[in-house]
Amino acid sequence: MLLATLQGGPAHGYRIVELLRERSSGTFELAEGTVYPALHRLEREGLLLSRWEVVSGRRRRIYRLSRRGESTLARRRRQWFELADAMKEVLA
Amino acid sequence: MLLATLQGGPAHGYRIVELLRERSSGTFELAEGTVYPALHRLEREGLLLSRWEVVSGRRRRIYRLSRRGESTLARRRRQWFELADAMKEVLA
DNA sequence: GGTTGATACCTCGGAAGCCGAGGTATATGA
DNA sequence: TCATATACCTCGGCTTCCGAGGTATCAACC
Repeated sequence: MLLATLQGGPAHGYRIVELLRERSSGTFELAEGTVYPALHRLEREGLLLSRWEVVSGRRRRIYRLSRRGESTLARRRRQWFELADAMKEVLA
Repeated sequence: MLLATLQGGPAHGYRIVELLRERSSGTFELAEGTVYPALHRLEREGLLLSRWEVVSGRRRRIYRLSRRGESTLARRRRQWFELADAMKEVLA
């Protein structure tokens, strides 16, 4: 979900949480204690790149997808829909 | 998924794993170390009921949905589809 | 008689993820 | 001055997954 949110363009952690809440119509309310460690993990794995920015006195870490992140997102998106289809069969 | 599998009628653990694999066309391959503790958990929570059976020398624990299990399944099924819809938006 | 494979159950412990709680700091508006 | 929003972070408890290991039965084969 974090990777997908960044496909629309770079964003910082706090903003990613907002975008995710908006785009899911309030369904996904990720806690900060979930998101920040997850972003660090994704960067360590080479799927995200980050740079620091200061906007009106406040520092932000801006994340964007790396090339590997993009292809990983594409793969995981396919995996998700496969899982969702299987789930639909199981729940039917 | 375990609750959903049992909606078609009672079954024992080993059989549940098979049914899940069949109904998901091979997508869900749950390990025994996952399933047996999960079934115990669901029974402890009052969502499943079990009885022992012996078929040609082999003992089986047959599980079935309790009334609470049925209503919980209905609720979680709705929650799942809500999540899947939100996910679709996020991935779009 | 012994071996293999399928059936059928179980527990244990490492690894990973979620998130509430707590902490730091800045800008804005009442 | 105080609250609220913005913006980052870590820590530790809790839960779940599952590989590994264990037990036991039955059928088929050599």
